[in-house]
Amino acid sequence: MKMTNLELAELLRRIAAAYEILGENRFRIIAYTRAADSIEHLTSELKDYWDNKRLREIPGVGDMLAGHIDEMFRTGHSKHFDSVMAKLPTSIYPLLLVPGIGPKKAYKLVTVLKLKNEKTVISDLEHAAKKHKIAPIEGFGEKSEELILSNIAIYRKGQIKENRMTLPVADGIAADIIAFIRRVPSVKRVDVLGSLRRQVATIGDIDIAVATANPKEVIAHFVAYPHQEIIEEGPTGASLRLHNGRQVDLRVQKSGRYGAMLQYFTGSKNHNIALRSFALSKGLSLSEYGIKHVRTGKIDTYATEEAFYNALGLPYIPPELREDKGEIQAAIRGSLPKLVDIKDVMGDVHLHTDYNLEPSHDLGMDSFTALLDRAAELHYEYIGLSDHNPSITNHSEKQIVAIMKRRKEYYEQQYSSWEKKTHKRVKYVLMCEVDILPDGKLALSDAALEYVDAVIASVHSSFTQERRIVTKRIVRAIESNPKVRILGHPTGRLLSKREGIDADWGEVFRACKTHDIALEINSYPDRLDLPDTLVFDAIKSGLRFCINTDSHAADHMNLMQYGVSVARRGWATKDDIVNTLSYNKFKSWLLKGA
DNA sequence: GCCGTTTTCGGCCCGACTGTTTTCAGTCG
Repeated sequence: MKMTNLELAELLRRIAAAYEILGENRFRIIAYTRAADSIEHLTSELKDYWDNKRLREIPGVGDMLAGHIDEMFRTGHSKHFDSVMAKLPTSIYPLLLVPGIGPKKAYKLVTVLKLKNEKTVISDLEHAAKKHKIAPIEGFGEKSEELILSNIAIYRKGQIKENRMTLPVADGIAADIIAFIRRVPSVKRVDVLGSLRRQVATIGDIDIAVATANPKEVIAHFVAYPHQEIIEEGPTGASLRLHNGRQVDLRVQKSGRYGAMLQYFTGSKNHNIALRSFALSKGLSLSEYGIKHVRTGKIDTYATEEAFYNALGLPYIPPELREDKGEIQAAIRGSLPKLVDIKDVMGDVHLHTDYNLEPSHDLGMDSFTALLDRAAELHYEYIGLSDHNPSITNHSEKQIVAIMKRRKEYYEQQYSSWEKKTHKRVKYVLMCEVDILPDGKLALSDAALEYVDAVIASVHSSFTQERRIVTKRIVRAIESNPKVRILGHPTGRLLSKREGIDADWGEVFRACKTHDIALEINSYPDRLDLPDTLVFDAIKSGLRFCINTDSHAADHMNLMQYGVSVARRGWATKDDIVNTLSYNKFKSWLLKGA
């Protein structure tokens, strides 16, 4: 039976909700919810786990759930799931998507108001609220009735689009506000919190923490920042909606308690849950205020996060790792990875210049020498020229070979005059970003590839191919010429615009490992590709990465930090990244196939 | 129903907010 991860996660959430209504053991409910989260965030298809009899390896899936899921795949049903679902009307489930309505309220509303139609239940509820049929229900009242109406409106808005920001957009907004906040003399520290601090690929709201002895003054100043609406203003913080529609939350704390607050609001939620669970085993209870000794009730406070983690007997855990992917266990064992840092990066080898080789895709905007100058500013040892291949539809094979030959000569000449003129020391490698055609062939012949040192092979078309086909396609491209050294933006995703390809990543990774191919971590903020979760998986497969900016202008070269963040979120160390190598070592790795 | 610094049994995160309630239940992050 075909069943996606999302579908099964949704089913498990429904079972959890049903259990809640039925008064099941609350830990069983938590277990189902946990399993749902875990399955939703898997980077491989559940079916692959099932095929390989590895369901039990999924965190949160034990013998019991693995049995039910197995039954689903074999027969299309699970007797157990069906029997639970049969006990309750299906019209409760859509209501759970409305903010403020959980399982208990949904059940009460559905039964008392006799809302039976799953398809229309939200409109039916809205109708009932307007007719004041909700206020009289036990446990509800006037306010609940109004709240339901406004929350249905919010739900409908949310349905239209989930509008998240890329990292530089969020960084820009945060930087401006932070500069504004710093004007208050009593401000001791300012940090971003939440997903922005953890450098998640897309950001919803912006959260900011301030340490100060004078919270009142800081909050009063903050709400004077240009805004559309003050959503909330209280003694410990405030929330604004900006003119661009973005929400910004401020949290204020005294310096002595700042560490616990920073830790708490950086999250992730799952990291905090796991951390509190660990703390409890030591008789300690964690909160945003500090660490409480359960036996005595005494609360210790912490000025820094380091001190907070150390008090639990753990080393500092970098924010990028706080996703409950085993970082606490690693911290306990003392085996946290020493994450790669932007300063480790020695070169950027996916750059497009304005040299017109009549390419298949867009040219860069700046010259080779402009990129060399920028590389020198960034203290790189080397760059890689990776223009798109010449268009294959507009040229003959002979023309393409001639173009590639001319290109090589052009860059050689440009480089030598730049070097003489500036005496700067940046080296370059001559590469090419070559399309992986729908059948897995490269868009450049072996003859044309004589004129490059190495190839970044990338998918730029046919993104919706079936998994088996697209997997074979990539493997074929990797094996087609030994000059292929890097797999460019492997999934092809564009954040909030296009899903990536649906490949069997395990198989792609095996092929990359066999041929010592590096996976690109593309730093361009709309891509961030390979995604961090796949970086994490690929490292386990023993792969290495090349962090590139895919710059089409010199300014884009400054986006390297975002690719480094992806690498860090995937637990990458310096040794996992090929472009942390010195020029000589990098080049000898790159030229292995030449 | 899951899972393990030691635990294969006995635990399982914490606090805020809201609205309905006279001490709490439900929901959320």
